[in-house]
Amino acid sequence: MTVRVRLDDLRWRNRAAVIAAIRRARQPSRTEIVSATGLSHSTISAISSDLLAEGVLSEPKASEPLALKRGRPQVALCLNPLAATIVTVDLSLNALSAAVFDYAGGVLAEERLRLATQEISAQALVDEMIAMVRRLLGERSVGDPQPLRIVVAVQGVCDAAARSMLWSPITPHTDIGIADALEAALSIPTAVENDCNMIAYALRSHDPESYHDDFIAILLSHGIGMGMVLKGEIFTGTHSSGGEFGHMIHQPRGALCRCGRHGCVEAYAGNYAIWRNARMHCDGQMPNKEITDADVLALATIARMSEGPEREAFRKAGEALGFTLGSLFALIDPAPLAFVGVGASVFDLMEPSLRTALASTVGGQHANAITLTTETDEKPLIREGTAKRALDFIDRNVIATSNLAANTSRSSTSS
Amino acid sequence: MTVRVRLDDLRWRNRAAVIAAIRRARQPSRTEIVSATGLSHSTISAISSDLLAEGVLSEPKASEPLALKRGRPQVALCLNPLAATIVTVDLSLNALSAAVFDYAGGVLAEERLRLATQEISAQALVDEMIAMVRRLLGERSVGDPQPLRIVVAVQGVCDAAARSMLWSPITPHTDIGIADALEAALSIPTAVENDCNMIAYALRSHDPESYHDDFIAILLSHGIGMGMVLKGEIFTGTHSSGGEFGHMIHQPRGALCRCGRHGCVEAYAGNYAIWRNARMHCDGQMPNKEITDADVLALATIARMSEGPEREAFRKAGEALGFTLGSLFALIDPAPLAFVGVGASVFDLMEPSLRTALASTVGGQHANAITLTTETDEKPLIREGTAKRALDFIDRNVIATSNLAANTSRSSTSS
DNA sequence: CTAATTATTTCGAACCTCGAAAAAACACTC
DNA sequence: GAGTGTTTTTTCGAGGTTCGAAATAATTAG
Repeated sequence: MTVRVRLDDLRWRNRAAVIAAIRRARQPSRTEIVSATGLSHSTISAISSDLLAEGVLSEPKASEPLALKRGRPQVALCLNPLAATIVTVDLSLNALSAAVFDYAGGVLAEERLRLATQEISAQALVDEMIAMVRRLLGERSVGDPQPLRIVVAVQGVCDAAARSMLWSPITPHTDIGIADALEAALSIPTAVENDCNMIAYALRSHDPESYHDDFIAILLSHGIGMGMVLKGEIFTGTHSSGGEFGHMIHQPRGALCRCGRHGCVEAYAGNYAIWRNARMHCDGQMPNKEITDADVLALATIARMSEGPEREAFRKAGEALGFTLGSLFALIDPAPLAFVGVGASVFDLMEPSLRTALASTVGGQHANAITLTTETDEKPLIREGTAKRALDFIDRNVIATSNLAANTSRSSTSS
Repeated sequence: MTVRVRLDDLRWRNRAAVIAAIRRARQPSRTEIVSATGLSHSTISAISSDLLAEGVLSEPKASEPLALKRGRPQVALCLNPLAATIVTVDLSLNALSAAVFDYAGGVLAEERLRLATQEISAQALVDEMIAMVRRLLGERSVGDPQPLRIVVAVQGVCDAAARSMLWSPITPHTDIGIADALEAALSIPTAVENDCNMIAYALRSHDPESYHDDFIAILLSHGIGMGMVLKGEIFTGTHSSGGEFGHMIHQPRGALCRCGRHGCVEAYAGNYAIWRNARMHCDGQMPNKEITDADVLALATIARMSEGPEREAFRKAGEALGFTLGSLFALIDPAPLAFVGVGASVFDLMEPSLRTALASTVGGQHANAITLTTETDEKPLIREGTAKRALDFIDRNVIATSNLAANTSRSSTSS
């Protein structure tokens, strides 16, 4: 339904548009903002002087490699790093990390920790996060701006409201109310997001040329995750963070998956599945040891040398991915793909069978035209995407909406 | 990106909100519109008096079964049927129909025709549509309002811009520029849409209780189509009308599909696939006769009587649907389902295996909670959904935006 | 030093929505 | 039947927003 618009909404939307334009262009002049937003000079002038007065923007002093043109030089604006801070947390299998970012997106502090996520209680998991954030914030000096938001990226499924981790392979516990716990302990608004969605977020701001309105990031690791951007928006399910590509069915009643069900793609293309196909004789049970990235790389080395069960295992993984991508593309049409994680570094072994399988589906009928890139290290992407997510949120919901009443009054003495 | 808002946008958005509220509530008073839209009394008063003056709205005369309350009685507003007309066209296998609707959604004229869509040329197909619309419009008297839009619902895949039918099982020809052809011949803005998306549109306006923001309509007929509403919006692909559920892969390298590929759901659950499984011994080739709805109903009668290949064929169809829905739900989370078409009348034969298969997937883990309804006749749904689509479009893009300058000027003599 | 050029701000006009108050249209009561 | 109470709808002025045009500011070119 078309939704009504109040006069107040108008200003904050345009403030948000200005902030978004500056965040994208980094150091635009007012004139550049005019053409980026489509607003008039007068409006940009009014809004930017408001934002400067509020301390949201600042004028970078140095840097004048501007082309020496005639006329009044453009004066650049930038986000004031001191306007706010945000905190990112990344929770994955046996690893916890967190970082503090300033408003301009610079890293102020960070910490990493190994953690036996499989063994400890849900409470301990949450406590570790809280403690890490406390340590990071404690380091900072007193005058520093208060963090306006925490975003926790987790390897798992979250609810649609971004408050709980509903299910994750990294812990036996379910429905952990991470956001509530962190908010209670730290008094900072918190959201919980799926890590692959954050990867997609990062890819877009990293490389807007390749990844704009429609693309897919697939994390090939122990399990298989997906972050998808459709029509410019992160795709989420109706009740959860959604996009559980790894548990689409490749083969009905097929191989045993980590989730306890049968035939999921992950049961063919996850780390453990590749190892299982290369080393075990049946795919009806799980390997009795944890398969690491190193194990997969070792298999890949062997597979690259000669034909054998290792090469066949990667071939099967590629095939499973190809058929399942075919199903996905039947729904959403083909889109650029980025493969991220350890699977990206062994992607050469999977690509031929993936492309063959994909090309045999309706969804893959233009498979050759699909851009396909790889990115081996997911951690920095998750961190950057999470920070971008938090910053975009406060841009819209905190910064753009605050101080709306603090405008300069004009005296109109009409004759 | 946050998009800028001009002052002009504000008015037309609120006009659109008012029109949408009236279209939903049918005969609301101004006060009811106030609470439906959240706008103030003053604004509703201003907008509705504009719309009345423009002839978009009118006051229904009769009907005063209003509860006799104290106070000034509410005066109802309604859409003026004479404000505009729209045309719907429905193109499906061997059948073409069209109808003219008034602005309030009433049917003014309609026509149906049997047509050998498989045999005739693309040009002939388009010409038949144009001729039918011409006949329908010719019948109407001279003073009647000019049609503002044609929406063509086709059984096939369209491009994202809703101008061409890219591919369809009803004709061997591809990429037929239906919208361009109709616009050239009739001078009426035209859009081409997938028929299942129109079914979804109709379900929502028919039964908003069951179908609101997230639901799926699946057409079980010769082929299998899907219309999906996610977060209140019809879901479309990135380049096409998308949602080709029927060509998701159920079984890699499986049964031959009408599309020439192997293992699509449709190759297990389409009319021809059910017949093939019941009557032929291999699923690697197509039946050499056209399988009609009547054939399927006949098979169902046999299947209901005793165990045998017929019952097994329906069981297989249900299973294919169940596993594939599991994959779909892994992506988008479970949502209410409506099965439409002939398959809905034989759904009892598929439901048990469908539910079993679905329950064995991650996506179907809450399968029992899923609402599941059937609707045997798709034709009226397509027609109504198409009309609603056309009306919603002109509400927003024609009616709400026109006459924005024609406001009453107020004289302000400030002392 | 002046003119040309480009960027930014200022100012008034035109609109839009809102809240409060007024006007309108009815039912109820005496 | 007139007055009163109640609810709906319109009117009116205030406040806020964007826009275009004009004014102002800050440079380079000559």
